[in-house]
Amino acid sequence: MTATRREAKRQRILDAAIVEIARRGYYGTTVATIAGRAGVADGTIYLYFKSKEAILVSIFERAMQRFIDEARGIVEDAQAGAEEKLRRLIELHLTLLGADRDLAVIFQVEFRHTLHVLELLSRSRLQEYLGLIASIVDEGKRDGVFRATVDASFTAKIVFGVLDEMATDWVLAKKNTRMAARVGPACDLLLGGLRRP
Amino acid sequence: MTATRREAKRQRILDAAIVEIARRGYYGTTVATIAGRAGVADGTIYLYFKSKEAILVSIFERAMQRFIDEARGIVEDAQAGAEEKLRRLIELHLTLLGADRDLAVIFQVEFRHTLHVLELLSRSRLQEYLGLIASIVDEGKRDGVFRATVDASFTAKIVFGVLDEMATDWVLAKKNTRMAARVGPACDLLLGGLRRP
Amino acid sequence: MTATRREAKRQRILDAAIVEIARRGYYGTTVATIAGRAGVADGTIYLYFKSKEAILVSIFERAMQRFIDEARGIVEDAQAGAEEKLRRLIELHLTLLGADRDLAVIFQVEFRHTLHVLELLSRSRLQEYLGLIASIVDEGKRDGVFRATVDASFTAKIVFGVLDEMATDWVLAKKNTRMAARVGPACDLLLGGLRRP
Amino acid sequence: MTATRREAKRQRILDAAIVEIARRGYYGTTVATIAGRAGVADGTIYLYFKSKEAILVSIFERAMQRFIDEARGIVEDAQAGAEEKLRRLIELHLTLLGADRDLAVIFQVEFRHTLHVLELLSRSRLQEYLGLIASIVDEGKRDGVFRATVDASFTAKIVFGVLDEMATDWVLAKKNTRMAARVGPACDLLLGGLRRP
DNA sequence: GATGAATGAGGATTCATTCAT
DNA sequence: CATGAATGAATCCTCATTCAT
Repeated sequence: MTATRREAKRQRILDAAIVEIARRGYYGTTVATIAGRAGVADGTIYLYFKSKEAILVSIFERAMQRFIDEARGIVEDAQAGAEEKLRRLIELHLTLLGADRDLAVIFQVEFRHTLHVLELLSRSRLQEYLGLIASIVDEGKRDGVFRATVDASFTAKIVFGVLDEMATDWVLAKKNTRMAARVGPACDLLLGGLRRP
Repeated sequence: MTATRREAKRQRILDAAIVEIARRGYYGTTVATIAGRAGVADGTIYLYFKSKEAILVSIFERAMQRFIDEARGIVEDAQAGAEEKLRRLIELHLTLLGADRDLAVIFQVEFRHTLHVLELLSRSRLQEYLGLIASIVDEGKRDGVFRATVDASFTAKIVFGVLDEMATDWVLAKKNTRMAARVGPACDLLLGGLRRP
Repeated sequence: MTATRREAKRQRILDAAIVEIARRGYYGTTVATIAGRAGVADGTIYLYFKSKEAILVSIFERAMQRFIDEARGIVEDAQAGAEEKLRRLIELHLTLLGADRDLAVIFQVEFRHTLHVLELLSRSRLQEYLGLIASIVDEGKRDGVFRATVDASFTAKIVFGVLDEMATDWVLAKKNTRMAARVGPACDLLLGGLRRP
Repeated sequence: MTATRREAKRQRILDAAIVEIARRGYYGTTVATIAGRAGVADGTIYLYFKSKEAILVSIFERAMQRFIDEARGIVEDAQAGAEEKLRRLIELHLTLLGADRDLAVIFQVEFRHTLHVLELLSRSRLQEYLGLIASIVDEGKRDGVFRATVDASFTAKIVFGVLDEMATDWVLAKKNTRMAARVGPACDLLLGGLRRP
């Protein structure tokens, strides 16, 4: 079996897992259910993942990689200023999550399951993401766009907190709103608090 | 058994559950463990709660009631202005959570477990809490303290999001920081975004 | 539940396990099968034994205790001489095993399963049993009944080996012979090799 | 593929199986592990053996053939007397087993696993081996070297039992003793019991 | 012949819940 | 009211075996 085909099947399992876990919760989802949706036998799952938990981790890793790659592109854009970058990052965050509700559910709900998961897995990659946000804030301070008194690292968490809550709110909302609609207000509030008076 | 004694035992079970669930997670905690810590027999739990899940709900209800009662006191204070009220509410939120780490863990981590719990239980009482925050924002708009363009309901979610993320961050931090120390920066940022220029 | 009733149920589970394991082998026997024969639910097994392996250990312990208690009675009999004691011990060994074919099967076949089991469990109690045999040989040497050149510990193993092989042979024989019939020949051979010329 | 090369691969699989099964037990050894050590694919195993159990049987057959061939050589030696032959057979038995600890472990421990294996497979070839021992005893009786009262078939089992127990004891001993050292004492005891007074 | 990916049946164990005492 | 022994459904994972390549 070629590496490509193998990878394709791995992705199929991950995709199936996202759907199932989003709908039934991590503990409510059985490995058999994931296998069923992926169209493979139960045992096959274990040829691609060490354990049920490893699937959850892989979902996180794969998605987080996408976030970080895109965010890095924004941060490193020499053309844009700090405010523009932050605005684009907010848009990125909400757009990526808004594009896949199942994935968003897992991010906003299932990854919060256990301190264990949050500490060991989420937070490591998360730090990287937060670091990228912080670097934008730092750039803004340097360029005199943002207030010099704000703490970059702390602010990054605030920004993330707002985005996170908005995403959670969207995920839990029954109404089928578009997450993108929240980009503008979110930017206004956050930039309002950061901008130099 | 008097209603008082009965209620006391109920509270003892809830207290035991908070400790256990905070430390081992909801799914990692067995009913037997809770019973053990509460000093009652396994079966006794079911004389006070319909199911294991009902315990989680009750923990939420009890704590939420305290939040709402206190928040209402702040909102209804005729003396204070909107900015002062918001500042005090932020302080309340972070102080109450910071006073009981186990409870904070459950709020920030365990309640996120399932969409089911979040939808059916958390959000109902949560709406009430968010409504109180929104009423402060409305008051601020009316009094010309806050920008007229902000949406009260949306802003309430933003405020909550920031507080929520700060609490989660505190819960997950290894360092034994005091949550109260975060009140000031949080107020600055949020009020900075709301205040009329 | 009284300690007596609890102990009775424990014994019932052990008895059921002996029958099942003797007939289907340790690995061929499921915990559910044992529970079924014992007339309890699957989960009940685990209120009495830590694991499936613990059942096997308990079977061994219970039986071995009986062997050792009886053997000790023989060894400590002040009336009998060494030859008489050895003869009685041989009879004891073959009679006890011959009385319960299922138990004999487990002793002769199932306990040999794994080095692990043999090393950790069997051999500790077994040493005690072998020690009792050796003490008879020692007594015989002291009294001038047995040859002074034999090594007591080594001889004990030889005696045990012969008894063990006879038991295995009986267990595996299709014909329904009586094990007791083998006592005489076994004694003749073993005592013949030990007796002072 | 020539018959020779095919046979060589078959032997390689058997050798790998002996090592693995001796170290991890029959049930603790997976077919994949055996294949890995033999340097073949999992599926290849099934081109050479019908099943996992068939491998165990083949190990037994191959080793037993060696025992029987050598034993036959001893029995048919016209030069030696019965006592000498028995002495040499004891030496053969202990030496062959002592030369390959892994094989010895399998013989003394793993073959005892199941009545099934013992009954259907072991005992058939074993009868042949026991028959050779018995023929030596018979010869001894005929020549007046051994007591006329001993039963040849029964005695063969006794002899085998002693050798078997010695081998098991050696296998389970932690100390790295040489099995050959046990030949002398074993002969003394067994011949002592057989010899005509 | 050889491969090794895929299969799927099977089983030990846990634990929320019940109910006889 | 309280107990805690008993229940039995539910699930993750293993691994002997097969078969398309």
